[in-house]
Amino acid sequence: MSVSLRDVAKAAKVSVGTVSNVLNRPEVVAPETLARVQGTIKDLGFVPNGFARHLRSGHSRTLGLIVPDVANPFFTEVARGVEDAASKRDYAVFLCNSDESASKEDRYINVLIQQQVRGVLITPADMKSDRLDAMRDRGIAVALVDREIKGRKQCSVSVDDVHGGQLGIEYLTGLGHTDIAWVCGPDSIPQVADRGAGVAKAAKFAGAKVETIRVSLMNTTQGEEAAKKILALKTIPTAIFCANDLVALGVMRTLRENKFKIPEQVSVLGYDDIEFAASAAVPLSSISQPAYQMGVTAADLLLNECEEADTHEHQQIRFQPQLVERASTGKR
Amino acid sequence: MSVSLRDVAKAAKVSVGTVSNVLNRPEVVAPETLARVQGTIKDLGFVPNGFARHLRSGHSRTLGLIVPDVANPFFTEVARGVEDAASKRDYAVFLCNSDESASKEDRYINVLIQQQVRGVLITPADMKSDRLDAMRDRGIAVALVDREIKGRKQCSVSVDDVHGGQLGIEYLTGLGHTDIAWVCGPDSIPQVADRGAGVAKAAKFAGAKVETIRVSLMNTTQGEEAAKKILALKTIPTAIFCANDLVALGVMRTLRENKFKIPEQVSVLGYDDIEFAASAAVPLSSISQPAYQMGVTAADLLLNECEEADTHEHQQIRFQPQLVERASTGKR
DNA sequence: GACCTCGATTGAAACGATTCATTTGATACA
DNA sequence: TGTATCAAATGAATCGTTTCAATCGAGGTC
Repeated sequence: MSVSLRDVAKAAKVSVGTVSNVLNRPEVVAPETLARVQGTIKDLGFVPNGFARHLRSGHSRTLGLIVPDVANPFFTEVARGVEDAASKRDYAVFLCNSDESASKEDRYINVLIQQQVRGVLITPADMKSDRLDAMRDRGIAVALVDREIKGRKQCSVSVDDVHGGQLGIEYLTGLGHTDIAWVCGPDSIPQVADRGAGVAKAAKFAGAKVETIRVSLMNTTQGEEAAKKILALKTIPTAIFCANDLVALGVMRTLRENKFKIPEQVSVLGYDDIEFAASAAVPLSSISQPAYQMGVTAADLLLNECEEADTHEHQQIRFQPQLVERASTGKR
Repeated sequence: MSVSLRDVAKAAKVSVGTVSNVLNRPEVVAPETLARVQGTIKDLGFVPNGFARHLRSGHSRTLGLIVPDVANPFFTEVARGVEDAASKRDYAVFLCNSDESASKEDRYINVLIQQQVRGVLITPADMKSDRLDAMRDRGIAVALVDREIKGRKQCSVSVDDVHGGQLGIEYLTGLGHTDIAWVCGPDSIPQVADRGAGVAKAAKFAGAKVETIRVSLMNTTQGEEAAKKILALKTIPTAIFCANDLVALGVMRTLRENKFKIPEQVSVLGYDDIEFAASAAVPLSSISQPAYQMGVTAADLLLNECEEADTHEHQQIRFQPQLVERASTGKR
């Protein structure tokens, strides 16, 4: 059915070894042979079978990228960075969506092992690292994105989430808010936990009261749910800090439906600074993270590990979040 | 390094054939042998090598999904649908981003062929179908998403883009607008061309004047560029119809920066009805497409073709777009 | 006791590439 | 003419599975 390397060899009247060389080490084959074989390859529409190819050599030119939510623009931005960096080195990227579920993550890790990807970039759903060890044991390079795990067993690119949480609260208390809602997902998500820790720390320092509202998933729909919970509170806080922008957009939508004025009555602060934050009904103030840059950096670290394994040293790169002030926040 | 099936066979004191049967046809092996082998598999942490596995059998349990822009929420929504449907049947999905470039698309098609995916879902960057034929020739099932190509050589799930374009113009002319800008990407993108055809048709019928503003990419940044071009026009149209929501959001942003009142001075209509359209500064009226449903349907069609190839018949499923009226459009 | 049957197991061939030790053939040099 | 050198090409072995024809052995039947 499919054209094989043997067919090409026969058609071009050379050996299989030569065809293989044309593909992988063109410099060792004579110019005219090279041209002739390349010609037949094109004529026959031959595409090497990746399975067979990497069965022998042991690894492919593909990377896996496992993110918790492809629908979140923050992660698609990271993905673009990863892809651009990988493309440059002629690697292809397998994008997988774990939906923040450890079991889906497991499934994808298994698929990626089976597909013999060269390396995996992952934003792990939890702090358990045995799954990562399993991959490393099989010679698959692993690097963490938007996450850091103690122990320096791998490269990682992260943002100081504790600091981001602090930054948000310091900004809000600086505006005079002392009654603040912190809307976040489950603490099993490390980013959430860290940002929460920063929030708690800064709030304690500033003497502000923080009410934690927890939602199951960090998307706009759940943001709307969170807003309803807030509206049911005895005293409605004067500022709402959301663990990501999607949640914040949902919160704002419900607030506006209930005729709340933003920021006059309630300030809303997001996290991630996704592109849509700027064009929201009330342009959303947010804590910005260099998503694209993180993707590029992570891919570069990973590929360095893949291709120069002997000289490679693991690095933990940590970016600092930044406050972006827009219209959704104001003085108390 | 990695545990192989042979190692398992040795450890469990059975033949490689038996271990393979344990994995693939457990019903033919005796219960106690089964248990013993499964035990050693677990003990040794054996994960079958997908390359070798599918080298013989000829196909894997993976699908490819090639979209023109992962950063566009419309496509991530489609992707979610595809993934959910695929997961249910225990397939994994390789998401690839062609960036609307035919050459990047080519590269990914090649990678997917190499990885021997079972099937590919694609929103092709242009109308050339030879690349698709190349995949089919290799026994890879192909289905089209958000696109239909005459000839019924494959399944497709699409939306009636011509009708969508008409719908938009009919709505705007119905509101009294006779001077309209149509902001779109290059006509090489089939969706754009079709929507444009619908626009032209309906405009002719209604006797409205349509000015076409073309941008290179359909994202928010290019939307801002488009708005600048519109502002430079001798007479500024009273309504702007954008070929997708990202562009529309960009247009609105620039318009608002220039103190234009939407919809009082200019009506803006988008296309896709992405989630963020509803929470925009001025909630965006748009032409809605059932993105998630399209993803699910496309994946189901493709998997049906993969698994019941003999009884499979190609289907062209076409959804109808719907107008969603929000605040960004109003009477002339 | 010879002959069948049938479920369980075996082991070698096949899949399609890469790798590498070996062979070929042309050129240079003494 | 004989030999050393070297680039180019060869083809068998190999990777880790699946597949399938062949084998084994326990029961049942006559």
